[in-house]
Amino acid sequence: MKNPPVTLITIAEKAGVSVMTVSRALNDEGSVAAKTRAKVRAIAAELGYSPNLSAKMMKGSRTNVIGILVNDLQSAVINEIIGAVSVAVRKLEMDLVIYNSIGDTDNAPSRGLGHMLQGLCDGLLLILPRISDTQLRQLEQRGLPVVLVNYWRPTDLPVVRGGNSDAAAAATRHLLQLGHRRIGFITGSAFTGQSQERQHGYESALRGAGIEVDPKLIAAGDFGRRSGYEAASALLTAENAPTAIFAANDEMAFGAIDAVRACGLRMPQDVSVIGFDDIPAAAHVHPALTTVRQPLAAISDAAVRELLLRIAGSGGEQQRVEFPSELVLRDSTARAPARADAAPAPKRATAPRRTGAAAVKPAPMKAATVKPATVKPVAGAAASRKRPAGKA
Amino acid sequence: MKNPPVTLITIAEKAGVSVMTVSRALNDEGSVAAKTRAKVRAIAAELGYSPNLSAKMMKGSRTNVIGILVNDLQSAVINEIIGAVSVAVRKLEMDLVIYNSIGDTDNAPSRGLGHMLQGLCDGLLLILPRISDTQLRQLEQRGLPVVLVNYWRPTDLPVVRGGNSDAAAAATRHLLQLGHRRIGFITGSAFTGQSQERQHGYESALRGAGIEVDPKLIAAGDFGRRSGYEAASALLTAENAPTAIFAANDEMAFGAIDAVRACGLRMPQDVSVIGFDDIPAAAHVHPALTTVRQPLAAISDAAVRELLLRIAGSGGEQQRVEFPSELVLRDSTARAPARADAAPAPKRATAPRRTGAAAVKPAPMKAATVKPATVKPVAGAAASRKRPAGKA
DNA sequence: ATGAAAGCGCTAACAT
DNA sequence: ATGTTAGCGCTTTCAT
Repeated sequence: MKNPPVTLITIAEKAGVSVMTVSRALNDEGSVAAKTRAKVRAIAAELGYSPNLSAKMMKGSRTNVIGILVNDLQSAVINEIIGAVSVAVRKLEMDLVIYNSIGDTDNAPSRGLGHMLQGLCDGLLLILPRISDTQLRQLEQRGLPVVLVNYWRPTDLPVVRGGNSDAAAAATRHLLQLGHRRIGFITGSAFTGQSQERQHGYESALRGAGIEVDPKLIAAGDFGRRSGYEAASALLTAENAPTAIFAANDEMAFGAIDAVRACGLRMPQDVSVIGFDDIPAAAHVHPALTTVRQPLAAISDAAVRELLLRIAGSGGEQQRVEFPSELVLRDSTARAPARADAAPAPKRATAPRRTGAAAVKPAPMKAATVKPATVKPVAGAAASRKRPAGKA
Repeated sequence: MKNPPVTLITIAEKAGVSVMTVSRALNDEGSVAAKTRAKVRAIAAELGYSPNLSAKMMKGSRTNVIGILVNDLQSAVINEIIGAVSVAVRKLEMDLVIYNSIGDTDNAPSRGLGHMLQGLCDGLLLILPRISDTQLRQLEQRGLPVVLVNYWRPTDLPVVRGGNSDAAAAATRHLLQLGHRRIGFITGSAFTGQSQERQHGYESALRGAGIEVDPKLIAAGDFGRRSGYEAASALLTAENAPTAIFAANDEMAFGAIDAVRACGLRMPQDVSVIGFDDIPAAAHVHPALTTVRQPLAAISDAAVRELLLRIAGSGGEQQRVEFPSELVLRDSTARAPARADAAPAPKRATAPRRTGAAAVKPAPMKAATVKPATVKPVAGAAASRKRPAGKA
């Protein structure tokens, strides 16, 4: 069962040449007689040889492996980015290794980050890193080429990212144009700085429209669906509830939608909801989610390109690459109800519904795997709504 | 910027001891004076030392890294499994490296699989491997410990998996009990053998009920949402269309639901849909998807445990570990319409709808990112349906 | 309790 | 075109 591993030596002996010749033959380097090369390759194939990556790396030669470091493989955006990076890396005939460091913190210096750093790959892509400043500083000191993706906090490391603030402002303006005046915002966690940027866009759009930012309309979430549900529930059941909710990401927007329904409100007639990221589910949900899309493919391509530059040693001059995001209009946003803070007249001939402020108190969302035991009926919603989807 | 990497030597010099002492101090092995150990560790921490994994591996010592090989990081089930494995691995204080080998085929012997094999990790978990028999055989010959997860085709490698056939039969019987007689099945791709197993359960349940298997009711998909849409569209627009559709996984079930709606049919009143896997989205969709759940945590724990056994050298006797899956009843299945193959009378007072066979021909599903440009209204669906969710 | 030597599989640099 | 030497960072083995 456990054959002795096939090494260059094995092949060299069998082929009657030196190890070096085998190495050259297999790597297409130096000059090797065509015949020798063929022979060596044949034997290698026959023996099922595969090079020992570790040994390669020890020699400091390139391994053609790019590492990705993530903290959360369950996150839809992160997976989208990984997918896009996959494609970009594959184009370059390189390999991709993903390193999942959920929950890693400073107290584990020899684990987590450290491992990949020196050992495994030519360079490292940090996707939405929930990384401590200490760790970030360690990275900066090390030689391993690193590029951060969608990171917004201050750092000297190279960063490639999609637009946040401007697009969030555009999303907010979209709601304003629909007549919404009380617009709630659900923040995400603070690690990457993206939530702050998005919130900044939200606030500046409001100010631009002469509307004061009401702290009561800003609820804290953590980018998870459940937190979106809870934050939205709080917003919707408070006095003077918002008629629109802007969640800092799509997953929280989904949670917010759940909350809207749990409150007995209709989406989008009573409450508009808008997300951020445009994960695939956003288009598939009913009604489809209006959200902000980042050009993930472009971001990923650029990130890989930047990383390669650094691996090649040409310390790319450009330390910040940014791609604008765009608003994607779908069906979760609609005109604000006639009077935001009173029970509005139903705009279409549908069953009468409670709406606006002081909605039905929703039950706390069930844990982890939510099986909606008793689905709150959402009858007659979205009766005949149509809108051409597309860019803003 | 590019500091010389911190090695044992660096630390040894600074501490005024030999490299070996440093190694021992850092690894808690052999005997080292408490004072020396403390000193060495302090210096290591100060310098931000992290061990060079490659060098460790070259010495054949364990690295405490477990590798995962997947072919598709976009797949929701795979991500669920990865998540569960993450947890299991973390419990053991080990690290996890994910290797994405999308599209790897036999023609790339030195790439893909080969890389991880000898170099990077102590053992390898193959999740839903879309792997060729050749590659599988290569693995068997190599020494690297390997465990397959959710693989159903013949192999001598150890396998840990969740039940398919029995649970699929249970799902089918559920539909039969609801009065469905014409039940469509959408297959997945054949790589892992799971689709075949599920289909087998479907067929045996039908036969058990004295119903002949109609090949026209079996449509080919590839586990992707889009293929589910297309397969379901074909089924629903054919003569003598099914009143229920069982998709070999949840993502195809979602596609099937899209198709049901695109046909102007109601779900579940006109057509019941049932999936397999119970990915998180299944519970969040409206109406929530009836599906089959595999005990992913148990599977992952067992897989990691088996792998560790093999890494430790004690070639676990048990080559097959299997966990039963269970039916999860939600809201996408309902009693069959009164007469399956005629236009049924609407069961509730809703807008008149075409239903049953010869439904509206749906448009082909839009590519990749589906933005439903013109959402087919699905008014009044699921008017006041309630059912306690839970296990069968 | 500590150190010195050897070597893991590979490749860059220098022979031949 | 091919071979030889040396050494990457670490640990195992055998001293001390």
